[in-house]
Amino acid sequence: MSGKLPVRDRRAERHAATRREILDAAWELVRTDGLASLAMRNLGQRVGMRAQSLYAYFPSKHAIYDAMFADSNRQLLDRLTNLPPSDDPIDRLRRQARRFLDFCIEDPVRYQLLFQRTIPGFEPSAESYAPALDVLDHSRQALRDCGIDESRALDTWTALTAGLAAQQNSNEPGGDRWVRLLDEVIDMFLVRYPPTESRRP
Amino acid sequence: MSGKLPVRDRRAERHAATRREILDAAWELVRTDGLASLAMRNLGQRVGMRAQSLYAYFPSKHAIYDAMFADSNRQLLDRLTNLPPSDDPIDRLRRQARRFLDFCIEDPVRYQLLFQRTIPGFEPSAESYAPALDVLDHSRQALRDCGIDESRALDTWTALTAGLAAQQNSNEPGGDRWVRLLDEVIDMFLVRYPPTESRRP
DNA sequence: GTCTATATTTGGATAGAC
DNA sequence: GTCTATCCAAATATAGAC
Repeated sequence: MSGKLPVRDRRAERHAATRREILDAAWELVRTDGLASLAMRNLGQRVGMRAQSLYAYFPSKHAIYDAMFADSNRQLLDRLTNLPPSDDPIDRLRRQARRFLDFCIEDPVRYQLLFQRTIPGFEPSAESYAPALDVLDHSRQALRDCGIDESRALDTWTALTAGLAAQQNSNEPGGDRWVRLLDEVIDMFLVRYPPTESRRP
Repeated sequence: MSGKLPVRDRRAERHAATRREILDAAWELVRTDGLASLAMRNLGQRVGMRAQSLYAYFPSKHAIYDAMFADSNRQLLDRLTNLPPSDDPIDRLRRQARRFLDFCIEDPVRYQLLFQRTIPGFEPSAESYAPALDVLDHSRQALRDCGIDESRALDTWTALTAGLAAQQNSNEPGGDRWVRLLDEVIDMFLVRYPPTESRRP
């Protein structure tokens, strides 16, 4: 029988910490070189290892992309979950959209990884993708809280926010020419899909 | 003095034809392998040449991307220019948007090349990019013909169409879940930016 | 867990013969 | 204009010593 006394597994902790360190370094690299240019060599160099040693932490480069994808999704979900509470569902809807948009434009590379499937062989694993569905549910719920239930409304809603993010990132990264249209666009949306009084507080 | 008699330069024609052939093959390749996976070797194979021989037609791989980029822009511009005439400017606006959207979704790889700057070292040359500005002018003019002049209106307009295209391509390529929202979205837009009677026929 | 060594593949590009 | 022959560089990944 193997002794199971130690509560903390220092070994595992160390391993996890190094994994984290590698991922952070990967983020730095892709932000300067571009998402597709991530190379094991450079990554190893950045954390003070040989490229080969990285395989003790990730079985492949795609696994690194996958972990980064999961990172991003978790961050976004956190951002949407920790909204300051508000009694006004429309206010919540607006804030949520604002947060989403800020998230999209504050790191174009992360945006590319999450929303533009552009890396040759990479597809996120089911586990890494799961939070994305929660994110969508957040929007669905926020709309529902405003009494907006149509499925067309949800699709339109995502298209509006996605469109502002896409235009901002591809035409004026770092700027706010499209971002600042958000409130106006939401007004437009709310005229077409008028909220009802069916709030649920 | 060099004789200049022959009106047609058969040599140049042949060269241009082969260039065209190479570009067509490149399109086929990227549609199956992905935009970033275009390789000179495969491309040569596809047209029955060694990779090295391609350099007689294009000075680099980026030059091929650039020509493909120019291709796409010209196609789009053609599509928008050859709209059936209509006396109703709003009708024209709608048709134009429809064409644009169809163009975006009928070939996701072309969409990626044109609108998502995603290939590591590639930036289109000024010449290849020029038609893109004409495309934007088309939208500007179509809106103006409806009496819609605000610059915010133009930015919102491009965000709406871009958003529908982005969602359609990334969430349901080949489908029409977002595309079919177009008319409704345009209605929404026209409520916020009401056309005036200042048509110019 | 990290290293050296190496396998393997791939890919862009040039030189020079024909 | 196309080929052969190469070069060079970069990249992913594995094996096995320490």
